[in-house]
Amino acid sequence: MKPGAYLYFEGDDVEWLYQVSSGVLRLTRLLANGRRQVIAFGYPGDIVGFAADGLHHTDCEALTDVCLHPIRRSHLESGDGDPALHLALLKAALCEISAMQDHFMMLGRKSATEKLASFLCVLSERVGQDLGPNRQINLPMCRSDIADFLGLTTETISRTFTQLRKSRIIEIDNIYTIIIQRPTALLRLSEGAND
Amino acid sequence: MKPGAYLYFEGDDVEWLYQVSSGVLRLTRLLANGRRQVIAFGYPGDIVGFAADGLHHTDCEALTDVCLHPIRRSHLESGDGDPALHLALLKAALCEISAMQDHFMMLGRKSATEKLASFLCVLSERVGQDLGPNRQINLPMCRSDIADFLGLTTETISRTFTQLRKSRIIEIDNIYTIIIQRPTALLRLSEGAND
DNA sequence: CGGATTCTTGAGGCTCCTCAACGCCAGTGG
DNA sequence: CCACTGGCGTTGAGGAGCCTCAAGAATCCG
Repeated sequence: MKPGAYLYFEGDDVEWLYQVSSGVLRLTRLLANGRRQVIAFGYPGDIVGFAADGLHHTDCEALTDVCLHPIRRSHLESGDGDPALHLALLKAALCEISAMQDHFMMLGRKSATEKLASFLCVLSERVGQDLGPNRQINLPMCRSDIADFLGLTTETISRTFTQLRKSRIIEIDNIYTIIIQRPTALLRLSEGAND
Repeated sequence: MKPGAYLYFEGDDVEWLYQVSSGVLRLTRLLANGRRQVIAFGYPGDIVGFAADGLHHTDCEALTDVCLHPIRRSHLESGDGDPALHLALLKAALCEISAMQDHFMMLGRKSATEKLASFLCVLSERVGQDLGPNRQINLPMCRSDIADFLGLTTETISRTFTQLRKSRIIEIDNIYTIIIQRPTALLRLSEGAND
């Protein structure tokens, strides 16, 4: 898939699940008045397309070139064909629930700085690369995607990035490439330290 | 189970899942600095205790007298014993994911009034009772539980209840019993109408 | 009835949003 | 090659919404 291509839309029938092999997906949901929530980003290893009633409840768009491994929906619903795959899908669904519970905490009870710091910490953990003594993250999503993921505005995201940069916790190489200079400080911020 | 009793704590091993037969459970998660997020309320029919890694990630407390139907964890992980039960558990997990996605929208992108209106609409739908021309909801949880569910403070919940009462959309029979006088207005508020 | 707890209400402040202007960059066409 | 354009990111000023702190009212319970 190419950047900007949609894998499915809200309301589509679920025929397949997809495991991301490479690239990044974005799952979004829209409210009537145009407000948007980014539900999740799909990174390599993630499985997207879970739905209880046979209909997708999010839109799914590729943010980068994406390679996918399609999985027939029936493998989720019964282990007849491939018990190991069935179990793996189940585990993935349960992991999804855990991850979403973390996200609740983030959306409901964290400040803008804590949210962005948490976001960067999670990304650093999952897809960060070592860069000398520091750690580098590539952000395939734009500022408004981050904003809609964290329940903030693009302006607040931008201001918070600037603030982290000015306190020498991160460096912004270009808008899509963040270098974490003080990982411990970032982690402390994400947990609610305000100094 | 009696009100105030805990079914399990965060960090406990998952040995059983539980389907709620009657009563209401509250699932909460704590942040280091004492902030709390109510992840979900468990109403009759709901299944609680899903966890990917064999450990509970929330505390679970009874808000009322609760009757539970325990389900061995192995039934979730394999359909060997009872395929129908296995499938039902899977469906429940997928429903959980859908419900959590709705909740994201709520936490991230709705105002206090919209949050409370949405909350009341969902409860009215699920467990409301007809009362003459109106509809009545019983709230087994206290104001701070609602606040921590919606990502607000108890004061804001209280003020928003008062505001809904003054605009004759709801009536507060006692603090645990809400009568919805204008369900359509409530629904419109929950969707972002501001008049 | 007294004490504790929860809920409500008010005043003031802070965080984040809104609105607006500007800079940067890539793409386009003259 | 450069002016023009549109999209995205940044920055600033001002304001709205919700939080914090505090006190009083209602409710619960022994």
